[in-house]
Amino acid sequence: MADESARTRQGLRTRGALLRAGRQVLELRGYHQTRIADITQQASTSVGTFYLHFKDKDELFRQLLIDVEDEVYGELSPRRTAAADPGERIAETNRLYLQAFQRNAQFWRVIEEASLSDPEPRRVLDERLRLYRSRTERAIIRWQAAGVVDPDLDATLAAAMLGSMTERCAYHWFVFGNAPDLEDATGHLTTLWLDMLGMPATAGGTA
Amino acid sequence: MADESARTRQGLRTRGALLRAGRQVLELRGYHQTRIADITQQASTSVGTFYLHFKDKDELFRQLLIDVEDEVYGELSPRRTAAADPGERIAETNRLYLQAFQRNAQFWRVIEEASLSDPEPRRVLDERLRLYRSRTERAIIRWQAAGVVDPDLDATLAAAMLGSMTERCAYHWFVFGNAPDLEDATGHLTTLWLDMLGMPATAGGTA
Amino acid sequence: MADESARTRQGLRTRGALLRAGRQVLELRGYHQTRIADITQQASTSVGTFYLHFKDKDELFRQLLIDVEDEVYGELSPRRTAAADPGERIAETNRLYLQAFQRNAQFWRVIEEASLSDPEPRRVLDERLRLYRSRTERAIIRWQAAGVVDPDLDATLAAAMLGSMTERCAYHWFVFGNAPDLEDATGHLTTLWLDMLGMPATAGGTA
Amino acid sequence: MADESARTRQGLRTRGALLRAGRQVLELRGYHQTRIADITQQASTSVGTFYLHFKDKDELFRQLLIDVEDEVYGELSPRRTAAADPGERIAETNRLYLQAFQRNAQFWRVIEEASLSDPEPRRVLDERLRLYRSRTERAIIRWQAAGVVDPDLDATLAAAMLGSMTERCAYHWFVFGNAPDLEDATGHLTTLWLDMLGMPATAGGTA
DNA sequence: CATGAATGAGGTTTCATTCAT
DNA sequence: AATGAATGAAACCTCATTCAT
Repeated sequence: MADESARTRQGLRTRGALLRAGRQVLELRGYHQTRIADITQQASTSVGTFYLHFKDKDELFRQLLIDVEDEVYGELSPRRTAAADPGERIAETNRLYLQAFQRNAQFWRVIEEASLSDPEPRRVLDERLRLYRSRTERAIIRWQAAGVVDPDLDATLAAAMLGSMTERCAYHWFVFGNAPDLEDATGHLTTLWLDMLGMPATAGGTA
Repeated sequence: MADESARTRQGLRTRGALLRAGRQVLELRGYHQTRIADITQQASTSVGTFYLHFKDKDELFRQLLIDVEDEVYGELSPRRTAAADPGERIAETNRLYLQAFQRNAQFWRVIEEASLSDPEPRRVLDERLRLYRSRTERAIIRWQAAGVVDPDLDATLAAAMLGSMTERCAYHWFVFGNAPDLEDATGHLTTLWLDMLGMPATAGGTA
Repeated sequence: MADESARTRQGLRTRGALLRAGRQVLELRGYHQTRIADITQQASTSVGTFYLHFKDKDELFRQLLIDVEDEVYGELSPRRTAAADPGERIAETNRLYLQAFQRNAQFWRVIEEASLSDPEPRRVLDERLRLYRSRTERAIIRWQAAGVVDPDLDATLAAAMLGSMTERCAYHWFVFGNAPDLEDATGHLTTLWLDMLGMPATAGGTA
Repeated sequence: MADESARTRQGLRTRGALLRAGRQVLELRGYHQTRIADITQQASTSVGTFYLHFKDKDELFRQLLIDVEDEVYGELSPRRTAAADPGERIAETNRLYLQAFQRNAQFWRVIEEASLSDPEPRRVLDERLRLYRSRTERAIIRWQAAGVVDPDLDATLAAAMLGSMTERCAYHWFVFGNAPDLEDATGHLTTLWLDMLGMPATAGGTA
């Protein structure tokens, strides 16, 4: 079943309800602790209905994965707007990243759990990591060309390190609580970026 | 039940076999996918025997947690040997950390998984993190006093960042493969530490 | 419900499609393995439509049963045409029987299956068997009166045996494969009939 | 599971109980109508226990198949005892066959049903048929050599026909009721065999 | 202490049937 | 008439835990 079901308006609505309910319950109970019945109960449908739309829990999860992926990528991409000043650029990027992360924090947790026994979510995480790092790397190179950053710095390595740091901080802050205010968090992170890149903290760096 | 069972020689041997088997299977299949029967089969005992020694899977897991904890702390502590030169100290510390991490990498993965639904392993991870960071912090302060590191650097923040970075790199390298050679890894990390701390790379920094 | 539904042109067409699809699927998957959805999918309609025309799978099956019954009876009945020579009569009858059987072989299989849990199809099979046997019996008696067959032969018994033999051979040949050419099959069977009835094989016995 | 389970006395007893219960229930309700729970209830065990001994219904069924196979083959085989007179031999063989068939009649029914969707039981039936026929064929050839049977008779064909006939009669008599007394049945069959083989009915032919 | 058969609650999945559109 | 989404009862199967040997 579940081939490419839901051809009706009503069908799509139910499918949507299941996805939303699925995300809620998964975030609440974790991947393995979530039962199909939990999801359908949350979505106010019957168990059978679930199988009308998804082959199993995994299929629903992967759909959620795709959706979140799209959202986060979409979020980070269109940022031509930003200021010319590197410090402001960095602060802006970090703020966007932290915002997107915060919005999906509980779900990252589920992804991490699922990726321990399934290579697919792992792939999604890696993909995202790589994209983010290469973007950082290109920015560093640009700044080196512009003379704002020490040309001797290994851009690839620095990007990897900054990425790890940012990611881990976000994970600790938002997944396991103890999150500072979003602006404070952005401020901390940005300071560190600037330090590592050997840039003086400009006025715009922190909010 | 099994609180402090296994007082005979044979009893202890069986208990040990179960712990060893438990770790192997947990690393192989993950926390939730591991069945009691998997463990006893690997240990070449019967299911019933398991319950003579542990109340349930969780109790065995916590025992493993304690063992690993002890090992890692023990590993990182006795470092009176180390050289006076900060660069060498940092390189040495990173090497020890990576070694300990590498030896337990697959099990960290299990701990991460379990900590998603159980606060206990979370606590262990946090404890370890805190210890490690405070040690780093104190070292930085020492170096600032010695004039080797810029006194304006926020030692607490820097320690947190260096810790996040180190931890995340180790996680990526050793849990999900793509690990470089241990010496290379140590070299990379150390370079970054030195950069961030504003210290010139000494001869001893990289192997 | 669907007692005598489908009075419109379109309704009848759909009903026909369902019957045809039902037979195909039943022959392919067997009685118990066939789901309503299989039938409607094959008929290119929706599940709901099925219930407009039939109360359940059983009702559709019985309708098919009646149709096949009619066809087979109709086939075997109008045989006034046949030759006077008993050998030729027997060969002709066997040929017609095998033809009718072959055309419906896969469906017999379904009937056999269904009759294991439902007395109705059983009745149909028995009815048909009885008809066929009594016809054979009357023929034998006629031939005994005509002096072509040994009068000491128990006509009832012989008819039963010839019937069993013929039926079982047809079943093996056509239901489970290994079918010889229709003419060969007719030849074999006829030879045996003639042997058992103590009649010399005439020229017309086999095609 | 179910690998080669039941290593204990008790385990074997339970397994036996399940097999016996399985046969009873299968004969009563047919293959597809039988639920695992029906079997365990009849065996007075819990559902879980079933899976300790068999992977699924099919595995239990196949084991029953093997057992019945062995019994029937074993039954028909050791028949050196028999009389020299062909008529008596035939009567004796038919009696043994009918007895074995009668004892397993209800289960044949199940086999027939299962073989409609599974090639394995089909194979068993075919195997048995082939064995039985080749034995008949060899006997006919022996009798032809001894001058008791017309040498012009096609032994292979005759064996097939006699087999079909015997099998179908047994099926009708014992599976669908209407069975005559065992001795009468043997008598009928034997008469027909003797007729077909052109042998005069000896005194010992019918009881 | 060790064993492994037995248990049954708890989860998954299927599918005949209904019903609003 | 036709549609196909929704329903939930009923079957399947697993596995932590107990217990007689």
